Order: sequence, then structure tokens, then C-alpha cells
Amino acid sequence: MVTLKQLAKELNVSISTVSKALNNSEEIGEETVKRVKELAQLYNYKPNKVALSLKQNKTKTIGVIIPDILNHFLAKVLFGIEREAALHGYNIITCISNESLEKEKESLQLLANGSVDGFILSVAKETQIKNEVDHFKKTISEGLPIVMFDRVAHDVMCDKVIVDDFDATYNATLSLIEEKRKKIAFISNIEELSVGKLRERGYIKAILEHTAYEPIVLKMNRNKDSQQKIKSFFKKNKDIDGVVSADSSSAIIAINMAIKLGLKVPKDISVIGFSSKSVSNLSIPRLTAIRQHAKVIGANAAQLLINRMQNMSENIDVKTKIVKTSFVKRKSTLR
Amino acid sequence: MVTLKQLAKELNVSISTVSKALNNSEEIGEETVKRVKELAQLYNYKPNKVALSLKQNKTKTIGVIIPDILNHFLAKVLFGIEREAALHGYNIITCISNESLEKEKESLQLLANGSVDGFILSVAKETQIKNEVDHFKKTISEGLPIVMFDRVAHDVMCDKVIVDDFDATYNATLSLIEEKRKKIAFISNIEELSVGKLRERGYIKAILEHTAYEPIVLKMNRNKDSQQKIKSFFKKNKDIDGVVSADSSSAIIAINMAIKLGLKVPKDISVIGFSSKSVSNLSIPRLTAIRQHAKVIGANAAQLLINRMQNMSENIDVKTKIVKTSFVKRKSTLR
DNA sequence: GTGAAAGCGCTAACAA
DNA sequence: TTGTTAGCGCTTTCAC
Repeated sequence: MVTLKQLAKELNVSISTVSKALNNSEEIGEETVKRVKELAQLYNYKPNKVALSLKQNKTKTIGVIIPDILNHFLAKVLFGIEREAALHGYNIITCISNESLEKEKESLQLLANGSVDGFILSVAKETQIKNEVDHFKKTISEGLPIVMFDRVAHDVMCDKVIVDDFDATYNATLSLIEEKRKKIAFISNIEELSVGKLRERGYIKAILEHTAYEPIVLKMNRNKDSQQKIKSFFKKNKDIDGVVSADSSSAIIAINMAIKLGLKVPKDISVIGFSSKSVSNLSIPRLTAIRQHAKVIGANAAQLLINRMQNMSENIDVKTKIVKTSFVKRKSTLR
Repeated sequence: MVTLKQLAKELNVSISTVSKALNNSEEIGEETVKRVKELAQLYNYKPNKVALSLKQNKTKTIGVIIPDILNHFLAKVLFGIEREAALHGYNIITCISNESLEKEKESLQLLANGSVDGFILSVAKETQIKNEVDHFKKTISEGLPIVMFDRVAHDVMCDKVIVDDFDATYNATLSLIEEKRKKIAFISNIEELSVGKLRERGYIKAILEHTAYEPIVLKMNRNKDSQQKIKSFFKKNKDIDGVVSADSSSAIIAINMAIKLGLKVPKDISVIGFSSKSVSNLSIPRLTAIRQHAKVIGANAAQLLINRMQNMSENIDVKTKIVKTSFVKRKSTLR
């Protein structure tokens, strides 16, 4: 990489002249500016990012800590973050906590050394289970703002972007009740997560508000054999005619299993799941889905963070932004 | 963040003494080292990464340019890269080209300003179609090594990690022929990509080597209605009893559509697709799959790059590493 | 055993 | 209009 120094030498002017010329300072003569710019162009000069960061004490880089990049929802949020960040001239450094508290702490530590100006993260499963938040608080106290999305730590004062999980499953369950479904089950493989709990509660509330209904819940471990679990569940709980699923894959499997067991979807059984478009399209009939607008969540998180970073002096109150889900009627439900 | 300067002031010693003490230099007295370390600990001192990078002229950061983070395979490679990089103390800056040549160029440009020490990337679709490679060559000539994976530009001299796509579909097709399938079709929604072409050729070769077989190919646009396309395809080409799919989602849809059309899988029709475990589990029966070992690919790419970066002086020959696919027999084929 | 000084690449206040 | 200088945080050579 060419440096100002080299350009200056070749042009027989001082470094600061070159710097000013390239930054369109009024101070420098037209002729000089022209000469400098031409040479810079020729050598494809780019100001060294590291030197700039050191000088200006900010990196224009956001640290993103994601629990699981293979989770489609989280990947999509990352996409939204990246796009919004790029729009504002920010880069993102991605760390994957792999749902581990230790790795999460480590990543936070590692990047809090001047590598980034702030963080966007979703809390790791282990962290949520153990309910640890000190590492977040410490980072914030060091002057690095955090924005949390989806899985948030309520005890930490910071900006947050969340989904109306509770309302979403509540409404989804209501809609199945309106379809006159009699036995509505809830399937989840994320019960340990804050969002998993909220989704379950939304379902429970809708069920308990209606006499003649009672909760039927299947909780699975993410890595276990879902097909078998769902099959036994269907066999054990005869006549289930409605399913609300907290994730996408179990919803797809539920549809396929129902068909396999000789049921017609949605004639005999309706299925609703949290899902993105691409996954909803995998089943026949297509899955009626609760969409979370992951990209919007990512974009919002990035906006909140960038806004906070650019106004570090003012002490803005922390915001919690709720991105509403939408209900996308496809073919796995009656209405 | 505390700096050496502040520590030095508080301890009434010089900056260099503090620096040396923290780096366990032999020069510094035991007592001093102890005092320094204690205060550093107290203030949670971390050496400023940016200053280090400037000083040492390397960032310990890898730029990763991914065409599409929502592609499960690519996301998984990213996971592999991140893990391997972290193991060696490297961070990754992620850019998403969104399959666009322009964005790819831009990202390369943007990070080639000292932000990263090298790149790992998979070539964007548009880039492959237009067959542009100058931006890669330019980056390399600026002293920033590139490692390409999966979708590579053959005209660029750099390390590469690829999959044995050709052999994989060739063998998959053979295995269907051995099952005594009579009409074997190939379904692809990635025909524009280098890997898509290779996969198709592998299939074609196997078919042409056997008289009594002829190629039946369905090419789809990624964003169009795959369910409808596959349905028409099945209806138009009666008696298809074997499917090799270049991607995972069309394989899953093919299984579901076959069932929907009254066929038994795998009794009446076998389906094989490129797929990861999690997606293969979505269909009933589970998809027999060609696994690409995405994480291994990512890890290999990271290793190649780190190795090259750490031996920039020596002029090592470029390597192309082939990560072999494995054939995972599940329930959508007879054998 | 400790400190002063230079230098990585850049910007900006100040001097000429 | 142009140049000199200091300084961002750190390491390292060379004096003391």
C-alpha cells in the first residue's frame, strides 16, 4: 500500500500538503491539488484504515456476536445488520458464540480492545439459562454500547430489538380456535430461550381463555430425533387437529408426519409455525407462517447502535423496539 | 480504555517500562513487574488492537466475502472459517456480496485499505456469469492473499478449496442406475454457477455412458415457484423414477411432490440431493444426501490463508484442495 | 534496571 | 499556499 509519505517524497512536497490536497482542503493551490490527486490515483492510494482508526479513536466497525449462524433466522438478521451497516460505512466483525457463555464472554473481551465501536448481539442459550449478565454490563461500562436483539437480557440497560413473540402465538392459537379446531398442540424445541418461553406463554394464554381447551405441549431437544418425537406425540395425543410450532423445522416435519399418518392438511389438521418464506415453501401444502422480519430486526439493531455511537456524548435513554410479526396465510391452515 | 501512558503516570515510571513489564521482558525488575501487572489487572488493561496493528503492519483479521449468507451451505462454511480463524487468534470481517459483482468489487476495495491481512471468498454469481477476475488479481498484486472456495475463478492464481462436484453427481447417478432406475432426472437451480455446471456434467456423463438412458434436466430460477415447476416437470416427464438434485430445497420438494402425486418414496422413485443433515431431516422419508462437509471446507480455507499470510516472504506455490463429498444413505433411495 | 526517542500512517493546529 | 510539529497507543533500539 502506498502511503502519504511516499507520495510526498515523489512530489517533493510535505506530507501534510498531500493529506490536505486529498481531503480537498481550501488551503492548497489548485495546481498542487491536481498533481497530488493524479499521482494518488495512479498509485491507487487509499488512506490506511488502521492509522485513521488510531487517530480518530473509532474504527467504524461493529462487533456482532451470533449464537448460531446456521439458524436461518439469525443468519437473516445478520444479513440485515450487514446491509444497514454497509449503508452507513460500517464494517462488521462476526463472532459466533455457539450458544456458549464462555465463548460469548471471550468474544466480547477480545473485541473490546479497540477493535470495534460497539456491539450487536443475541444472547447465547447457556447465558440465558445461567442468567449471567455481568459481562454485558462491564462492556457497556467500558464505553462500548450494546444492542441486543431477539434473545435479550432484561436486566441489562441497553437498546433492544425484539419480536412480539407472545402476541404472535397468542393470535395464532386464537386463529386456530376460530377455525373450530378442538385439540390444539404447541411444539417447541427452544423452550430454554427467552423467546421460547414467551411463545409458549402466548399459546397457553389463548388456550386457557377458552374453556373446553387444554394445553398440549411437546418440548424437544434441538438435536434429537424430531421426526420420531413428533410421531409419538401424534400417536399419543389422538385427534390433534391444530399445531402451533415455535420454530420452522418442527412445523415442516409436523405437516409431513400428518400426511404420512394419513391426515389431510389442512382439512384434518392445521399447522402454523414461525418461519421464513424459503423454509415455508418446502412443505406441500405450504406452511402458514408467523414471519419475524429478520432483516428488519437486523436493520433496526444497526440503526439503534449507529445512532448511539454517533451521539455518545448525549445520554440518550435506552430504547426497546418491537418489530411486529406478520401472519402469512398459506395452505396449511383453513383461514 | 486504559492506556500504557495512564498506567505509567500512576506508577511513576516510563511508558516503556510498563510495556516491557507487561510483556515479561527480562530487563525489568521483579518488583516493578509485579506492581505494573497488579495495576494493569485492576484497570483491566488490554493492549489497543489498532495501535498494535499499525505498529506491526498486520491486523490479524481476515476479510470474508460471501455471496449469500442465507444459503445454508455458505453459512456453514462461514462457521468453519470463523472457528478455525478464532483458533489461530484471527477475527473475521464479513461482507455479503449478495451475488453482485459491484458489491464484491466494493467490498474487496473497501477492506484492502489495511483493514484485513487477506481474503477468503466465494465468487458472486454475477461475477461468474460475466467472468470478471481483474479485481481479484489486483487485490493479490497489492499483496493481499486470497483463498477461494466452492465457486472459484480458475483464471486467478490463488489457493482454492473445492468440492468434487463432478464425481459426486456422477457417482450419485450411477448409484441410481444400479438401483435399476430407468428414467433419471437432474434438477438444478444453480446452473449459472461453476459448481452447478460441474454437477450437471457429472450427471450427464453417467447417463451418456449407459445406453438406454437419456438426460432429462430441469433448470429452475432460484426465486421462482419451484413447487409448480417440479410438479409440471413430473407431469410432463411421466415415469421418472430417479432424481438427482443439485441443491437441497428442490430435493425436499421433489420428495414431497412425488408423495403428493401418489408415489411411494423410495419404492417408486428415488431422490438424491446435495444437502446438509438438518435439511435432509425435513422430509419423510429422510433425504439420501451428498454431504459437502462445509465446515471442513471453511476450516481448510482458513488454514490455507493463515499459512500463506504467515509465510508471505517465501513464495509458496498455490494449492487447490479438494474436499471430498460423502454419500449419506438415508431413506429416499433403495441403496 | 529504567527511560528517552523513533516510528507505524494519518490529521490538524500552528508557524512560516 | 505550504511546511513543521505533535500526537493517537504501542514496541523496540539504544542510552544512561
